[in-house]
Amino acid sequence: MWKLSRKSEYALMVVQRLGALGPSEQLPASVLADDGDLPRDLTAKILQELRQAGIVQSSRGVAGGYRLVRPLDSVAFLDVVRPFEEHLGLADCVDGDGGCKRAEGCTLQGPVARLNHWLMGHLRGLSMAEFVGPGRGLGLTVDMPQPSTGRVSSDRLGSVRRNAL
Amino acid sequence: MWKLSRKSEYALMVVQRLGALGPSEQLPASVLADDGDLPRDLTAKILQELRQAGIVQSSRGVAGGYRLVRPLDSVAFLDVVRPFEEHLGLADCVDGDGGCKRAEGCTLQGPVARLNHWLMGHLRGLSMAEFVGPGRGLGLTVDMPQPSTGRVSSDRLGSVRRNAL
DNA sequence: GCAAACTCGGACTAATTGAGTCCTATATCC
DNA sequence: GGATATAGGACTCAATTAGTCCGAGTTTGC
Ligand code: FES
Ligand code: FES
Repeated sequence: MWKLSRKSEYALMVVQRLGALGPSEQLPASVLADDGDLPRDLTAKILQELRQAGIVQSSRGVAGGYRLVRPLDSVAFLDVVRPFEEHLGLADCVDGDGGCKRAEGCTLQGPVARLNHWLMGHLRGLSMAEFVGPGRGLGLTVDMPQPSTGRVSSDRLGSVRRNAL
Repeated sequence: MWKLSRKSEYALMVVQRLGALGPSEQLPASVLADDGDLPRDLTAKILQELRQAGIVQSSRGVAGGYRLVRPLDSVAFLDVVRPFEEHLGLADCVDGDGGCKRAEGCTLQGPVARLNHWLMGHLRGLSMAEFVGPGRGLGLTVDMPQPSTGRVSSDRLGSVRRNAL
C-alpha cells in the first residue's frame, strides 16, 4: 500500500526541477536525468508520459527539451503521479467494473470507496508548489484539525511502526 | 501507489466479521474463509499475522478459533492493514536509513515525509468501526473542510480519472 | 491414551508488477 | 546532410504478491 513507484518519484523530481525554470527556458531529458542522477532512458520515458498527461510540453530538434505547461502551483500532486501508478484506487473492487465476483453483499466496497474518494480529493487538491515547499508550507496539518468523534487514542496502538515514519 | 494488497482486503473483511460477534463467541479460520469466499490457507495465514499484530486472539484445539482482542471502535484501520503492506511509507527514502544514495541535497525527502506523516496520522485515527460503518458514518468528509489557500481548482484537471473513482 | 479438530509457522511455487534497457523512427536546427 | 532531440514500442530482468503445502504443536472429548 502506497509506496510511490520509483517512476513517480522521478516524475516529482523532474517536475520540481522544471518548475524552477524561467518562463521561456526548457531542458532536454538528458540534462534532467544527469542532474538528478536518474537513468537516462527511463527519464525520457517518464517525460513522455508527463507530456501525454498534459503536465509538460516538449519541443524536438537540436535545442529541444521539456517545460511545464502550467506553473507549479497549478499542477496537482495527484496528476503528476497518476500516470505511473497502475492501481490508483485503494482496491480493485472500487472500480465497480464488476471485476469482483463477491461484489454483491460486499460490506467493504462502500467504505473502501469512501476512503479512497477522500484520499484522492486531498491529493488532487495538493499543488506541487505546496507539496514541494520547504518547512510548514504544506498547510495540510494546519488546515485539517484532528477529528474528535469516536477516534482511537493513538497511545494504545503500540505496535510495530517500522515504516510508519 | 496505494492499492491495498489483497491480503489487506481479506484482513479487513475478517476483522469486520469478527467485530460482529458476541463477546464470548469465536470462529475458526475455516469458517471465516468459507463465509467470505476466501482461500482457506491464506486466511489462516492472515489470521496468524493479525494475531501477532495484537488484533485478534486465538484458541487452539477442537472448538478453537479467533476473536477480536478489542472492539471494532478501538482498532485502527492502519493497524489492520499494516502487517500486509510491505512498504507502508510513501517512498523508500523516507525511512531515513541511508538507503538512498542521493539523500543529501534531495528536495523530495522532506515533502514526501511530511505528506506521509499526514496520511499515516489520519489512517491511524480512523477506527474500523468508523471505516466500515454504512453511509456517512465515516466522518472524514465532515471533519475536514477543504483548504483554501493556493489550491488547484479541480475543474481544470480533466485527465483520465480511470481509477480515481 | 487416543483420535479429531483446530491453530502455528515456515518453506515453497506461481503469477503479477515494476524497473530499466534497447532500438528505430521522426522532427528541428545549423 | 549531420548533429541533437523527442516518440514510442518491445523487450529483459528483478522484486513483490498471491497462494499452496506440509509438518508440528494443542486442546477437547471419548
Ligand atoms: S467488491 Fe470486491 S471484495 Fe468487495
Ligand atoms: S532521499 Fe532518496 S531520492 Fe530523496
